[in-house]
Amino acid sequence: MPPASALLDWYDAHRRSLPWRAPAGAIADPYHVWISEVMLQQTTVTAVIPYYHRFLERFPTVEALARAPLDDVLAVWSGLGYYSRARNLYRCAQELAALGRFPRDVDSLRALPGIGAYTSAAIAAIAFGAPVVPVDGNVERIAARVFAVEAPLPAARKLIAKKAATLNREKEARARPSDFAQALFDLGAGVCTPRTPACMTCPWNEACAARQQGLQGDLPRKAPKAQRPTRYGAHFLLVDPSGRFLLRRRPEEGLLGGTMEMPGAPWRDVSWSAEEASGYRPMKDRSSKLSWTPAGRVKHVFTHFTLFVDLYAARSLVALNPADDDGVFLSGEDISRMGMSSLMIKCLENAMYAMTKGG
DNA sequence: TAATCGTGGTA
DNA sequence: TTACCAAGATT
Repeated sequence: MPPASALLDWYDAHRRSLPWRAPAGAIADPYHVWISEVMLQQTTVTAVIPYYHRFLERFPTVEALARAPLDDVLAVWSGLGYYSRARNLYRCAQELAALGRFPRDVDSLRALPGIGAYTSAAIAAIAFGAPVVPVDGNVERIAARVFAVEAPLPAARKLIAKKAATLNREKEARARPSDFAQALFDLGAGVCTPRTPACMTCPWNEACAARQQGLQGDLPRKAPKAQRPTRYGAHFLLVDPSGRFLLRRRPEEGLLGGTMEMPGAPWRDVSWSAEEASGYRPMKDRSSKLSWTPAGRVKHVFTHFTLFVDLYAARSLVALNPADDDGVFLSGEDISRMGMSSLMIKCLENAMYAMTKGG
């Protein structure tokens, strides 16, 4: 078993200073821990930091978050991805506000929206000093190496988690649950890295079974991933005389849920011809005089598929009244107050550029 | 159990 | 350029 004291000594000397972390020896604010942990799900520290600052400035407390409109939350979240996190964060804020305080134990936290096995343990350990080991990707990797688990992920996940839970058996670890958890994060982020781990500077190198067997760079093993399919869409940028854009809201559930998009054709596995796509032009029976022109193609990579979007643009010389299913005309200022995905921002920018250049 | 769900950085 | 990766949750 690797010595907890060695890890904690290393942490005391090398801990990262991060916006959501309390100073050494202080207790972190559970609200700050919660927001940061949700933002950090499948997201790098570098990407999160500016979002975290803006979020805390706009929503300083649970109460402020709970009484804000959901659109405000999605607006601040725009570009961070996995938008169900923002919706669950909002739902969770309502429940917390009703409760009047933060639950302090893992099981109560685990029952809240958007808080799963990892996040409940992380909040309990970091904000409330519960003697638990939150198992994220870092801890999973560290445990797989320290105990030389050669079975591949994701099948070995439960086994690795079980072994990771034994890392804090010593009293030194259980005396400092918050520091112990964050020490594991920092070790995984800076020393026990996925590729070419820096074993020479690792406080656990002598106890590491993978290193003893020369396997440290090969663990954790991972099952091969299926290749990413390609899908195709077509979207339409319509600009009115005052420079506003026609946008509609995507369904609350599913991909990019609740964010705004340009109207268009559904995404499918074969490309849309211009003729086919024209059937999905907005304002079809409300304005026959619109002149649609091709406005480029955008490539966007999601986790589970690659998307190519054909763009078309038109500028109306007269004010238009869109039908409900066409969407609404919004100014840039309006858009900044609502959620918009990186994909749609990219599409909007490209179509605008193509239209400006073309006419 | 296996899919679904974003994005930007890096080797 | 492709492939992989990041403090996972939900269904």
